[in-house]
Amino acid sequence: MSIELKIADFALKGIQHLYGLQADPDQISVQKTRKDQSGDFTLVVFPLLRYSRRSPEETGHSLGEYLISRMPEIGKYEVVKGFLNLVMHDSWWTGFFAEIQHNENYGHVTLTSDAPHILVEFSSPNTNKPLHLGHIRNNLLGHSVSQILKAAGHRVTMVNLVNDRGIHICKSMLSWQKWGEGITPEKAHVKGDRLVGDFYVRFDQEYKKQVTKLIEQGIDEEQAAAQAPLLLEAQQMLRKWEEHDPDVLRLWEMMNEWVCRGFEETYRNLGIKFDKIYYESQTYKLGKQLVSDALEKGILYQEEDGSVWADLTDEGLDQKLLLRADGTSVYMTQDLGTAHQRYQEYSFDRHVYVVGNEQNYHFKVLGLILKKMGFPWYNRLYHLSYGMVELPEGKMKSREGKVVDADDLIQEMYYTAKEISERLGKMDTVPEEKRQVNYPRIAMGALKYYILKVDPQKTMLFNPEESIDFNGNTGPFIQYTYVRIRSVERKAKDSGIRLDEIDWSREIKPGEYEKQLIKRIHQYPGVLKEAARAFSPALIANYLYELVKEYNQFYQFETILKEQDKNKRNFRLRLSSFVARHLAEGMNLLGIEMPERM
RNA sequence: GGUCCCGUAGCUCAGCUGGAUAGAGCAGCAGCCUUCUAAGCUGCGGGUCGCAGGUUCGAAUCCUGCCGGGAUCGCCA
Repeated sequence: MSIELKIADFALKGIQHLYGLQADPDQISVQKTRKDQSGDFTLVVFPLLRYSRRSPEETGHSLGEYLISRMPEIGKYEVVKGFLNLVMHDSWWTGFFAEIQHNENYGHVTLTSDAPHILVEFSSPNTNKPLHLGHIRNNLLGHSVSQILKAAGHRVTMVNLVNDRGIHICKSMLSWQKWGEGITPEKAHVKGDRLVGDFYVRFDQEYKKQVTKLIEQGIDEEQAAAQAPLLLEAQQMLRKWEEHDPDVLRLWEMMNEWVCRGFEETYRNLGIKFDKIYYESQTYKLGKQLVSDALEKGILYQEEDGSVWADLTDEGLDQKLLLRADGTSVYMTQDLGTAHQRYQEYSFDRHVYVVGNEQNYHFKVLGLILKKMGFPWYNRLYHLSYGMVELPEGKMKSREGKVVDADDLIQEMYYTAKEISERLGKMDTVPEEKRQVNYPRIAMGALKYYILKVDPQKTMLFNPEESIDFNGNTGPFIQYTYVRIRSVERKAKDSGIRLDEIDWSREIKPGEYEKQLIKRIHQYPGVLKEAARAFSPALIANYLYELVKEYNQFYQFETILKEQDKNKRNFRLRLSSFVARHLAEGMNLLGIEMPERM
């Protein structure tokens, strides 16, 4: 039982004892004491006045006396207005630290055989253009949330659904056929996804020219857009693809291969892996059977033209198309199908979809239709809806080239990290190959932290003019703290200090900064739990930042290795080592690796 | 127009299921390296928490209505 719960429990007993009343547990609020007040935990007494029928001060004192007499952990108490501040004995804090100091994965819940199984789908790119900053946010979120869920004791399967078919890829294919002159990524020395993306852009340009021409000829805009020869050709190509035309299939396979190899490189740079990759070309027909079954049962209805619809008016929504008149499926049909398939496959307890908030409506409808179809697991689907990444001039638009390309950004971060490192010169004595390990870690640390520290739900702004910071509330700041501790550890080892020399039986009086650190660390299990519940890496990022700030103060004002009292010195060293390991584990949940020097 | 999300310092963001005098970073100014890595630390200035009501002992937080911004309501994905 956590100490907070224990205090709450005794507070309830105290009310019973003092006032003879059974208090509502919801009225008991135990929280961390504010920084500007002395104390460790605070019991808010205002809600308890209804039981005591005394003044806040009197009630606080009575409860304080009660608690201190029953809980040996508590050293003293103080009543300020309606707040009962409890101060724990120093030995309680050091005892807590002594207990956890050797935990390999402090705060992380070990996996049990009956742990809930969570499927996390993320990334899900289209194979017609390279990844951009928006995809980076998606990938980082998906990966980080998966790690957080694992740390919180869940079984996690990370899946990707690559959208490798459809009109968009046909546009790139057609464009390459017309203007590519047989170029390949190898010949062009360009990443495959970039090359295909360029042809996609080319298609759009040529298509727009045709549309403009048609409009000039007096055709109205809508018709022109629908009748431009290029579009008709692309549609023709899609039909051929669906009819398994060998030439089209060959071209399709080749270009998809280019793109996927390009993606793999980007994923590698981002440190992202999947347990399973699905391809839409293999899943796009799923769901039709579900729809026809539901139609037979009268859950869905059919229009005269043969199209099939779900009526969601009883849920306050509209009608939703599930099968076109020609019997082909739409996105929703596929998603119904894949959800069903995955449930058959995994019997997941939860299925998280990391998808932008522009698809809120889609996922709402997806759940409702599954509910309508009678699948009891419909409420196990969860749409982790994240906000868009915007540029100063607004939303990114890939067709207009107003995007921040993922590979470019990664490159740029690398050069910045390298440049700063070289300027500071602290790695001058480090061999080249080790530096080449550290630069990307710092670069990616900056980028990943920058994105993950903001609440997923919120739209975030990225200004390419102001490059991502390496100072302040940043990834490198946290890495730097880690690196400093590692350096102290090396020095300790060099001077023969052994870490097992702490005598815990002797009273260790933690200083202000040490105690603050232990208090912060004590909060971690709760932070992790909340991060897993809310699917929010930002909570982990903020926690780590607070911890690091406090560690740096400690580092600044206290000396570790030069401390004369050996017990104290070793305690500080142990605390530092623990913080370093804890930081590395915490950053790992954000997908960030630690450099050993920087 | 309907539905959903957002609005906190010049800028970028924290602020958990309501709790004490709303916090960081960046930018600006002023200090700190003969001492464990200065990518650090300390201090200063900067706020009608979009506006107005309501609930409450107590509201940035919950409710309602406005204002501003975004998303969505396609036989696109």
